[in-house]
Amino acid sequence: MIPATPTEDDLIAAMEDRGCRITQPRRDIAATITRRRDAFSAEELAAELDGVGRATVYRSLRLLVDAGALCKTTMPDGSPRYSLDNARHHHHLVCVDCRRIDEFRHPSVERMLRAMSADIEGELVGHRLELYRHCEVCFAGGGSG
Amino acid sequence: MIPATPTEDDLIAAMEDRGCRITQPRRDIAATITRRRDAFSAEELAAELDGVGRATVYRSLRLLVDAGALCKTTMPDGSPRYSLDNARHHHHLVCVDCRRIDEFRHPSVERMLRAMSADIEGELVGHRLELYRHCEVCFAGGGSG
DNA sequence: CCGCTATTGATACAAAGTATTGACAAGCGG
DNA sequence: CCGCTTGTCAATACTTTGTATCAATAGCGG
Repeated sequence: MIPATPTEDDLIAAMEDRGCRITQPRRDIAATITRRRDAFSAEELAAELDGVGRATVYRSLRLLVDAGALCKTTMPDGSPRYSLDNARHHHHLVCVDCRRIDEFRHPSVERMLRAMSADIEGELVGHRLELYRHCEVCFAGGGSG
Repeated sequence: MIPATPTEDDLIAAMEDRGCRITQPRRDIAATITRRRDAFSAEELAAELDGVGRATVYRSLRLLVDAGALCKTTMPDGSPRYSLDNARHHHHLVCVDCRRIDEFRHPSVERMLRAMSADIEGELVGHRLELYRHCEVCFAGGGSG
């Protein structure tokens, strides 16, 4: 079962599964998110959704992140961006030039976490891992560096 | 050469090395940071430094982070905290209960990054890794507090 | 269709930081 | 020593990314 990029219906289903009502603003948000393929900021999304309140956009984003349908990724400067969550468990590969966000899964990451888990005191409860790169497009296109 | 916890003079030297003037506010900031042993937020520091402007605190923090004397770590909720930078290259172990921040170095992390580097397209330019845990104290104590 | 209540938009507030501005003070040239 | 230039200062306004409050509305279950 390969989890493809979520559709509008997937996002709506994710919200329904959390026991939420499916309102028009939420439909609009789901549609707008799935229509665009790249990562976006909350304010960008809010700006595209005329008639939907800022607070509603933020509330829905949190809902979708909690439901596992969206990922919230941190850029090198600390600002957040949202992107569709394709895979079960993964980390993010962020292009510092075009800001494209790709997901990746690599056994070495889980191996590393297992090794750490054995070595640290207390109990490991979570982690944050982001890799920053010049993506293949920007790198080929003359990434100055 | 084991880099011990930086002293007030180390912080001042770090700023001097960046070609900055050593002013009284900067001395105060360096002294206050080194006096406390735990991680802190910018606002906490500003509150402790009566007579030093908020903007000056933020400017100095950025200066010290850029100089490599301070680390800026992200808590699970996304809020930042600053702590003294003891080691050359390391990652952070953040207690989600008491918010203590420890540094760690583990070969499995570098190994993981090398493995990733070989497998991803483009050019890896940086990363962010934070591990969240209940530290040994909070874990033993039941986590209350 | 009705009613309960989750949800909404507006707005205020909060946290973290940046940009601007007028004042001051330190270094330099004479 | 004087005055100029420039870095730095405190204060403050603004920006970004959200959260809290609240009266009004609109989904959903019966």
